[in-house]
Amino acid sequence: MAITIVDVALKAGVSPSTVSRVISNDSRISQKTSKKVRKIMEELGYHPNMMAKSLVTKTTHNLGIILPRPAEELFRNQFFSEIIRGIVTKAASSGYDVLMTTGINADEEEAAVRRLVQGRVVDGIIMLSSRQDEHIISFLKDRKFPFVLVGRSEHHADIISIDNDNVAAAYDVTKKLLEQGHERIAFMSGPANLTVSKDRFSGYHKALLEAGLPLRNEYICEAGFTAESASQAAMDLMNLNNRPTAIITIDDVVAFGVIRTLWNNGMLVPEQCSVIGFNNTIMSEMCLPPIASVDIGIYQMGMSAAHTLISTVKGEGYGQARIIVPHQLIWRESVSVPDASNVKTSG
Amino acid sequence: MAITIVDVALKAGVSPSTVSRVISNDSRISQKTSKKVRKIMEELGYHPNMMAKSLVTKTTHNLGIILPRPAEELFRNQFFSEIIRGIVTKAASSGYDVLMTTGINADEEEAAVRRLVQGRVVDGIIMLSSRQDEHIISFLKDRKFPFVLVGRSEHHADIISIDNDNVAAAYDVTKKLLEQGHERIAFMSGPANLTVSKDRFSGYHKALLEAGLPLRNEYICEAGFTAESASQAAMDLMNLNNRPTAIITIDDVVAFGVIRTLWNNGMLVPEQCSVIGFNNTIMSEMCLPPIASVDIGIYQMGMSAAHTLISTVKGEGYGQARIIVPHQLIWRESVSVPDASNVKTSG
DNA sequence: AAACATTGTGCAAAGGTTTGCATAAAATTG
DNA sequence: CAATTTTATGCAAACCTTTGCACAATGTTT
Repeated sequence: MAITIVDVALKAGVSPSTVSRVISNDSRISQKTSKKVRKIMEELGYHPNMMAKSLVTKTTHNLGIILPRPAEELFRNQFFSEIIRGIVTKAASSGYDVLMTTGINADEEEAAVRRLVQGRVVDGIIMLSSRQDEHIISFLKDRKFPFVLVGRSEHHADIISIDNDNVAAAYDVTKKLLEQGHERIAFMSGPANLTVSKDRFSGYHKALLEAGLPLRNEYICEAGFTAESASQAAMDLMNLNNRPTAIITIDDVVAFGVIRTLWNNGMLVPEQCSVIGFNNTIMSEMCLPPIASVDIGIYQMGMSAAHTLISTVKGEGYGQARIIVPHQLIWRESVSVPDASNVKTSG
Repeated sequence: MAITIVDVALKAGVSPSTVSRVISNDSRISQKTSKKVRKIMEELGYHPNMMAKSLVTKTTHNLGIILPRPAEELFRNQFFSEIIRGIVTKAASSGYDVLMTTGINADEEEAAVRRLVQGRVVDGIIMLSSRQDEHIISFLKDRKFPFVLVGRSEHHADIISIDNDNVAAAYDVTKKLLEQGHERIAFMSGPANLTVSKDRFSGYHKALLEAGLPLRNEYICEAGFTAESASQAAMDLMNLNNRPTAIITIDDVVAFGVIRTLWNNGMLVPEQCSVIGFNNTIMSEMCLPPIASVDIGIYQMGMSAAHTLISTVKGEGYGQARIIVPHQLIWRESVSVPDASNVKTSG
């Protein structure tokens, strides 16, 4: 049988209430009593039962994370570990633990959320899912349960979200390429239904418009978040009559896939074609050639998500906010000025 | 005010006990009552308060993970996300959530463990730390608190651990290289104090012994878990009079670091030197050339850890076990038969 | 028809805290 | 020194479940 607060109270010759107040540093407790009680707690190795405490305070000091389904590609992506690292670091330093859950399918996922929310297992939730979880968002909103979304919701504006500005990021990349003299720039998107794909496309499109260049359908293609998925799309691009001199991809992994595919087909990056990634993961530095990428501060997003959620849980402001973490172009050797000799190549 | 079990009971015209029994599928409850109660629960949107439940059952259905400190390299390594993926997947499918905690330093880490264990926040713990946590292990053992260690403890034999056989893995790699004709094989270890470093060195040593080859100190060197840390060591090796024809590294990232360093200095892999990594992460496939690696089934280890811990928590056997997940050599282009022309090169 | 076994429910205690309110003791005031 | 304020502590209810035991209502056996 574990030591309880009454064991401590008994031995210290005070009431349980007093012990409780000592623990919570209640100002009404005298120095003397406090010291005495603390000593006994130490002696007995007492530690409060969090379940009992939670039951009465209706607070758990746990933050919930709804993970993308384990089978999803995202999970394997470095995005995942970076954001978790940010969340856990911030949470730990604020006295919170992080509880992760996931579901095999949408139904299970929703059941998990209900369990956490209605079972009062966590004080707040961070939604990490990359898919459309509008249903769950509605659920949380209806109950006014504290949560933040990492990413952006298309249907819900009045929530707290942490995101980078994908439109601006893609715009910046495209513009910089244009400035370097590239005119035939391809865009290799992620799955079309993802917000991130749509947003980045917007930015890309906008930059082209401003430069007075047409949007050419054959330069727009789609890949997953794996290197394999990039292969076919990359070859299709390079087989065009007017093949692009630069390809913007949705992720470093995809950028890598493109580079490898070109290499396997006797083409060099950046000589034959420049390639740009996203997320500035370890891989981008490691590739040969190193991949130019957009650092969207994933770790920062994690910190920010935890920080904002904790504030919300504590009732300190927010309630609605769209927090944007800044991005940064990291130019590396996978990009160069377009090669004049390559301009007229036909496939 | 949330819906409680007594709200349901009142509306259904039964006692709270009955509702509780309906929820737990107690066989004594009649079909009729059960159906009636379930209907009311649905109507009211009732969900049990897990804190209250935990308080009486002394069970939380949470598994705790003690993460390596956020600042540590390991956290960034793909090892991390893979093992988490394994753990969370298995846990979720068995009705458990996963609670992660970490500490900035050893003291905080221990405090976190105490909070989870003595505060009854989790039913069991998975130790993921790569460092010497013998202190914490003792703590858990003393209290007979269910836990499994991912990795191996040097001081504690009578615990449950999930590990791969690093000695055998390194032995197999070395032997295979020997069979291919390599005789000058270097071993680039991780930090010397880690068990994984020691074990792999043993395997390497053993294979050399069996082949009747001497252990040459200049072929043994140390790196961290980053590409940078490999640079100097790699150059030192290649500057030896009798430079190695193959280098076994502690991780794919390190292998990559070696490859890049050689490349930057005008040497090709595998032509000038074969390089082998460990962990078979995405990166190993992605590098140019693709890196031969040892797949130690990290995802499997995660699944296995969760599975074993859950069994233990439920009191189903175990108590002590050393579970070994099998490894597999993945041979890729970073390795080749040693080049005869390179054998006599001097630095 | 009486005695007994079976089945389905309810009562109340227990689990370990926190906290509003009451009260005792000490300090301050007139 | 009595009256009042301040300070420090204790009492007991509340948080929401689960579960051992008692009991009522059926069904079964002689």
